[in-house]
Amino acid sequence: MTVRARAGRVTIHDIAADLGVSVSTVSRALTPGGNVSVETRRRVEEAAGRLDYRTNRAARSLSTGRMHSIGLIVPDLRDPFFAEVAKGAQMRARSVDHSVYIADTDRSAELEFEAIDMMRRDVDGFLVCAPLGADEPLREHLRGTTAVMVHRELAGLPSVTSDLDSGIAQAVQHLRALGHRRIAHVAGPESSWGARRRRAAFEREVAEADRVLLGPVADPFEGGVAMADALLASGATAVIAYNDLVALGLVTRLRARGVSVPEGMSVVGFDGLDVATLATSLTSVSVPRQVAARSAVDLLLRALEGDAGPASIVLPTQLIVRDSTAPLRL
Amino acid sequence: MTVRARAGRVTIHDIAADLGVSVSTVSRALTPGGNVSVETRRRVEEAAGRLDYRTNRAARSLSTGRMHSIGLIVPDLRDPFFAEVAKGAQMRARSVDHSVYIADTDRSAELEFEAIDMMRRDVDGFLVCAPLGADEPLREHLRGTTAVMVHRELAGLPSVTSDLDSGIAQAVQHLRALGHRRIAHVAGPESSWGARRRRAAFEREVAEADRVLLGPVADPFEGGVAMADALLASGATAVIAYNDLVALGLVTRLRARGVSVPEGMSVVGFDGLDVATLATSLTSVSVPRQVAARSAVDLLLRALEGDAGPASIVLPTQLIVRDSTAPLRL
DNA sequence: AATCACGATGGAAAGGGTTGCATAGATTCC
DNA sequence: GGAATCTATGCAACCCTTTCCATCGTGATT
Repeated sequence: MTVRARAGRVTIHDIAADLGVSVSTVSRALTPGGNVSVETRRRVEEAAGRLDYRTNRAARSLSTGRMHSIGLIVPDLRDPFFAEVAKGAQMRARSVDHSVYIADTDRSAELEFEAIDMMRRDVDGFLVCAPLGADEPLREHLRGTTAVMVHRELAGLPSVTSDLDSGIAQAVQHLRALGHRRIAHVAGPESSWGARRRRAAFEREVAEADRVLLGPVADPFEGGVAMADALLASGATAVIAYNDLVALGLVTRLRARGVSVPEGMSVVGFDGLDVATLATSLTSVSVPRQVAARSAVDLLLRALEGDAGPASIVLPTQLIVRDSTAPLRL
Repeated sequence: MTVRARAGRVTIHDIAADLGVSVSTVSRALTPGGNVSVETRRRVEEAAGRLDYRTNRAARSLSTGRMHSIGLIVPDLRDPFFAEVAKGAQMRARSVDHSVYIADTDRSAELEFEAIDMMRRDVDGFLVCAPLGADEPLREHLRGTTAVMVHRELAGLPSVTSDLDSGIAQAVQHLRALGHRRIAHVAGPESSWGARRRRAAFEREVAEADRVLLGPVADPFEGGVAMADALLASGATAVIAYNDLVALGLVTRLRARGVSVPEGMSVVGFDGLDVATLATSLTSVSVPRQVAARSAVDLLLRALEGDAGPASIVLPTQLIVRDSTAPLRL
């Protein structure tokens, strides 16, 4: 190294010198499982505080092979859903002395794989938020890493998801209780795990005679706008949208067509985003995002401890009734 | 180290052994400025590719003191404005082989300082997106680090901001051109640098006799909702909101009051968020977010090269006229 | 032909922790 | 009381890369 002003950097050697003990003793005193007397530990901790010591993560990583950081793969941070995942993951990780490398893949599978290959050696494991794309290539790129899937299941890997089936069921029940019989679903992209799951749940809940299937839509808001006319023509009196943005698109176009919501059409969103409460007070199935992210961090850390094979967590979803659904008018 | 399965890890030693040269030669061949023959470099690069070598960042950091990573401080990732900053920063950083540690401070100055203290030794420098809070304590905590302020100026530090003054001026001119005379501004929090700046620009652009100052509002959307009645009572026929969310709040309440937008009131937002085009097609002053973040990364990297003292970049803002503004009706 | 300069390379130390092994001192047990 | 056990500590190797310094060969210069 040499040249650089390494000034100010307090190391365990400084602490050792200050206390007249060896560096190994200091190191042990500073690591949770270390074998040192309570008295020594106390003195070391005191000195560390006094000298404002911070462990050098590069040195520790080099020595232990553990990076103390995790990679988070998200398709698009602009999407508030993923932004919240990032927020939750990052806060939890920070609280257990890990940091989060975020890779925004701009919804490209290509960039996704690239990011994984890029980071695989610099992180201990991955949190993978990749709703789109085929299973096999993803699994292939994750081979050899420790990874937890978030909001998607991938056979063989641990995952944290939410109970989409129950969410759909709750929405259907809610609409039925309001007297609706003919119910539509605007499906999301066929390539999305969550979209497929929601559609399947919908088909299970609503008998063929009563259901209307629309979509799939690619761009959520625009797709919702585009589907509104078909929805009106279908004879359905209520609709469950793939997500909140689709719902917002539907509402916008419906109102432009002179159909009021909820009087003329009941609309249920999915995700429970804040944005869905802004212009329209949207009834929506709330999906835990920060909680899911936190759980995923915990799961990953446990997997890194060698604690587990594939384990999975399914978090509850909850229908939040607001003002975009109303009793059927005859 | 020992125990751990360091398997698979290809090091420069492996390349050296493979080629029958020394590790120093390999290292030099792999660093841009290294003094090696073209032929050697070619062979090393070939071997590196063949063996799938990736440099061990921990070891490199330990040796050079450079972390190849930067810390990004944001108040809240759920806010789409900051999410886009994060996205932009992260993508640019990745393209120049740096990674980004994001710290979401949940709008707390306390957590902000804590994050800075926490990360200061693990990153080469900071990108600080901290619109709120006093100058002095922030400057104090950033002392000894290399930092670039983003969307805020802080004397003595380089910054990347956008031309808020021009943005306000464009909005005012637009409204004047539409015939509006009495113009209101709903100000944002007094503790926000950008809010103060916008308000000052507004006061410069609109003479005291013509202007109506409302606010400040704390919570944007709710604040907008709450200010709508005062706006109506003020006699203003047009309003420039502190940001898009405030504008959305205004529009929502105005419409609930039976005042149509833009016929009964012209509303201009600020920031140009996508969300502002969803329910309402909001006229807004667009602020570059990803570009600002990218520039900030570049600026920081240059500062780390020792290239500069405080330099600052001011990016242009641009009024986007949509459907929430209309000619004054007499 | 001897000297110089220079480009390319190798050797080795350094960077800051962690940890296996050895050791010294204290404690326990028969 | 001596041997065995245990605890707390120190020593030193190791993680992987960078970089200073030394070396060696080659071509240029005088």
